[in-house]
Amino acid sequence: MSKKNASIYDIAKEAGVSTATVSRTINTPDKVSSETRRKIHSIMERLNYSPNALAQSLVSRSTRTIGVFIATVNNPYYAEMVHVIEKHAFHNNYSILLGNTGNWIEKEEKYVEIFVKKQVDGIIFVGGRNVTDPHSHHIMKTSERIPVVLTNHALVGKNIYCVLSDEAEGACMAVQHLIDTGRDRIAYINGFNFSYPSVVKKDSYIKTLSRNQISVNEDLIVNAPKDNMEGGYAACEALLEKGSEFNGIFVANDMMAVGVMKKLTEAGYAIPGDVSVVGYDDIQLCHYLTPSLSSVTQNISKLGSMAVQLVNDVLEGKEVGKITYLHPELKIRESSLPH
Amino acid sequence: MSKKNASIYDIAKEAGVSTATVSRTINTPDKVSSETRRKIHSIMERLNYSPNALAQSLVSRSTRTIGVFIATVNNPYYAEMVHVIEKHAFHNNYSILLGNTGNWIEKEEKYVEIFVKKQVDGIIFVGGRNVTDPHSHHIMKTSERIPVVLTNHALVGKNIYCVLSDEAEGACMAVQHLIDTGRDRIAYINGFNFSYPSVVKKDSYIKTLSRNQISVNEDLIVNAPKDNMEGGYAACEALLEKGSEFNGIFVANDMMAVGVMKKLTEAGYAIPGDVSVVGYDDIQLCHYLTPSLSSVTQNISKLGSMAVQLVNDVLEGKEVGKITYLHPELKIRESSLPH
DNA sequence: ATGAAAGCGCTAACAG
DNA sequence: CTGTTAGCGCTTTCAT
Repeated sequence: MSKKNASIYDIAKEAGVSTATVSRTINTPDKVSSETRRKIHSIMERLNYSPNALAQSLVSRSTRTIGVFIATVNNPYYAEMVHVIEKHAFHNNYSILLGNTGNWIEKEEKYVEIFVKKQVDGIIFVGGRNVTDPHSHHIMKTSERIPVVLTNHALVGKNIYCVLSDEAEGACMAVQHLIDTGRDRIAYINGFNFSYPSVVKKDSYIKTLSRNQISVNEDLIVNAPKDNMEGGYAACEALLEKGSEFNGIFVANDMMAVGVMKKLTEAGYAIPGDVSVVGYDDIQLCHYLTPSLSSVTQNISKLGSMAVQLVNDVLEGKEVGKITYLHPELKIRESSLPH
Repeated sequence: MSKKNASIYDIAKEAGVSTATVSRTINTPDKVSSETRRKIHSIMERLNYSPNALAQSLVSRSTRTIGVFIATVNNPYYAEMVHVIEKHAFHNNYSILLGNTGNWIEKEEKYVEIFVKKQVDGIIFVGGRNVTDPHSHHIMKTSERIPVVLTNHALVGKNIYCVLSDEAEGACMAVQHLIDTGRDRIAYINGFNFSYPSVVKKDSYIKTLSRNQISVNEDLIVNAPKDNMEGGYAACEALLEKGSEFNGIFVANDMMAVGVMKKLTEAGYAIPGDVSVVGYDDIQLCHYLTPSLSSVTQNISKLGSMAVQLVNDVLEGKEVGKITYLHPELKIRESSLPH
């Protein structure tokens, strides 16, 4: 469009030195006499010089950028993850290429290919994945080239690292809490039926009921059509239609829980008077809802920082654990107060 | 770490052709005999070849990546913008480098520099900016090299393009609606005092009151300390402490409105019985709150797609308008029903 | 249809 | 401290 940007060559010519010297004043300033250094700097300034990272990366074999994939930024939980990851990435001098997959595997595959072509130094997949696609071929293939980190999903592979919140433990805490506060007919509203965290939570929900000698009623388990407020609303509607009595609900994530509470309120149920509700993720909103929503928190901050740290450490050749579990915590609020 | 990735040179050697031919089968397949093409393809497959986009970009002078800056992904409004932008970018074969600035100008400046070094094809700044920094030196400087698009902020410059929702109109609609439904003491909870959208809304709020012969009470205008739920809560608290009576509140964004409603509820006010509330942005959550929150919607989808379209069009040399205004719309829900 | 060679912007031996 | 040179992986004339 306009005139070409100044290159290292232009600077060199203008300064009457070689390109090597210019390169040195950028990368190893002390190997250049302060005089020429000053001169070169002033010329750079004047020519509005900016090093071309493409060329640098081409030789250094490192782009200092990490590819990050999430299902959808619209979910505050994911948004917070992106936020934390971005923060730590920046702090460690990485940029992030963001890919929103919408849980659409074909898009993800294409995206991974693009990011690999663009030579990202590593890739982070945020959030649980579909368990029916256990081998995730494109992930395995990618991990042959660069480190891959998964968040809240367990996958084993040569260059694959996982950091996850123990959702079995979290679900157990939630359900046990409902039981301990006098609820004996507890429904479970599941997220996407085949996602790893959903499977784990459902399993834990069932086990916890059993451990407390409460029989599992299949009518009280419903899969939400979508992983958001709308889905929670619809799921709760379905639950009500089935007609089985319940006095507690454990919801696989907070956004769905918002929909659930909306539906319950519309249907005339008092929370927690008639039914007690516990969500999952502990997004900020929980605190501001009326009634405020009890939830299980996953230490997103740690999760995100570890994810970045992992790719960084691997790139630096450090030894790191393949899989790390973090302990969740239950936050009790108004929605699950004993009646 | 592991063995070097296959390059075009390896493929060429293996196939007994020149690198030029390999390059051609990638970019202009029809200029290569179908026989060699097939052979080369199979070798690529076998060697798990992936073109190095750095090298490609170095010669093509285009990276097909756009830098996107936002204040914080945590705000659902911004998250949705990112979502839309990402979607359109992907569709147009761009990737996005995401920078979360937290309204921290020094970070933004550093980030812009990094993205420019990384040769992004264009930059999109999402959301209103600080009006006290009117010339935004780094933006002007950047726009000398690549197209810059601003969303919800007006800035004039050679290679700068803006697309914004008419927030003056939106604020006017909100306030007029409150007046029309019988509210005559209307408070305004402002966002960050110096951000462009806040200034515009406040101005419009005042004008609309005047136009309706309602005097402006400075006690009813409060600047939130933060641009989120917490800030809205605190602002509402401050408002109540001032002691001036009010029966309607216009809040500069929905997240703050959530905090406002929480505080009002805690303080024993009925919504909309005692006080009517209208927010701004129309995030999805509005519908699911109890009571549901009236809000002004900005057609985020259009805003985001236009932003991407603008950088794309400019890069392709098309003529585009420097500034485009979109009309907002008022969504009336329970929180502002007439009493 | 294919190859040779120059060049994109920068770095890194090696030599002085 | 500085210059020369080769090379990172790919594209693109210009020949053939």
